[in-house]
Amino acid sequence: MNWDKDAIFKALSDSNRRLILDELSERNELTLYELTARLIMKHGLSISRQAISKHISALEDAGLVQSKRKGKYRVLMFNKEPLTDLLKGWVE
Amino acid sequence: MNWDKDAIFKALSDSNRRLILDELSERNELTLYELTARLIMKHGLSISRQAISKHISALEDAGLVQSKRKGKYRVLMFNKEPLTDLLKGWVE
DNA sequence: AGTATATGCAACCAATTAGTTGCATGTCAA
DNA sequence: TTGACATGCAACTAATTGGTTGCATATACT
Repeated sequence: MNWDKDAIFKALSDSNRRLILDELSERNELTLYELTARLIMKHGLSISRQAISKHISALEDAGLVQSKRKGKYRVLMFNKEPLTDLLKGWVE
Repeated sequence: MNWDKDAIFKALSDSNRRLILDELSERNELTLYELTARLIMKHGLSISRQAISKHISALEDAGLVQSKRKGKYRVLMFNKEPLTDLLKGWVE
């Protein structure tokens, strides 16, 4: 796979998106609603579902989040692949 | 040192800043003018010295660039330290 | 069928940001 | 000390972006 470094770094540049990755990394396969609930409850974020949905789009464009449809739900999964070799050239 | 992840990721989210890191990584201790020249000549960038100066500020805030005064010059150096453990928690 | 739930999409807004231009400061060298 | 060179700083602009609100679509359940 040929990852788009720019999309990856841009996706990682927002703290809310990094928080989303933290959540998905710890507890894989969340729906948008579950994720929203966790971000608001657990992390005290005040943000709408739609805003989080846009963050997910950015993360998907970067390949950092993948999703599959499960009936009425869409479960989100963290994909660490784009992160390997991301810093190559600067650190070993 | 306690690095500011947000500053680091934000600094890395711009392709011109990443290019600056590439240049400084390959050829350490450049002045602002030398760096500007290389970015324009070697990489075909069309950007002003002042714009690059602002990028340097962002990189310095993130700890990724350090500088020391040498008379009338200010030489820039790449500092990879903030990059270690940057992706910790997501990849090993 | 009809309602509730989960998500998708688009227009809009305020704040941030990458860039510019113009001018000021500081240091070396003749 | 005067001129040339390297950098610093501030105001302004256009584009991007994180967020919102409102409405549309899709699937499940009774």
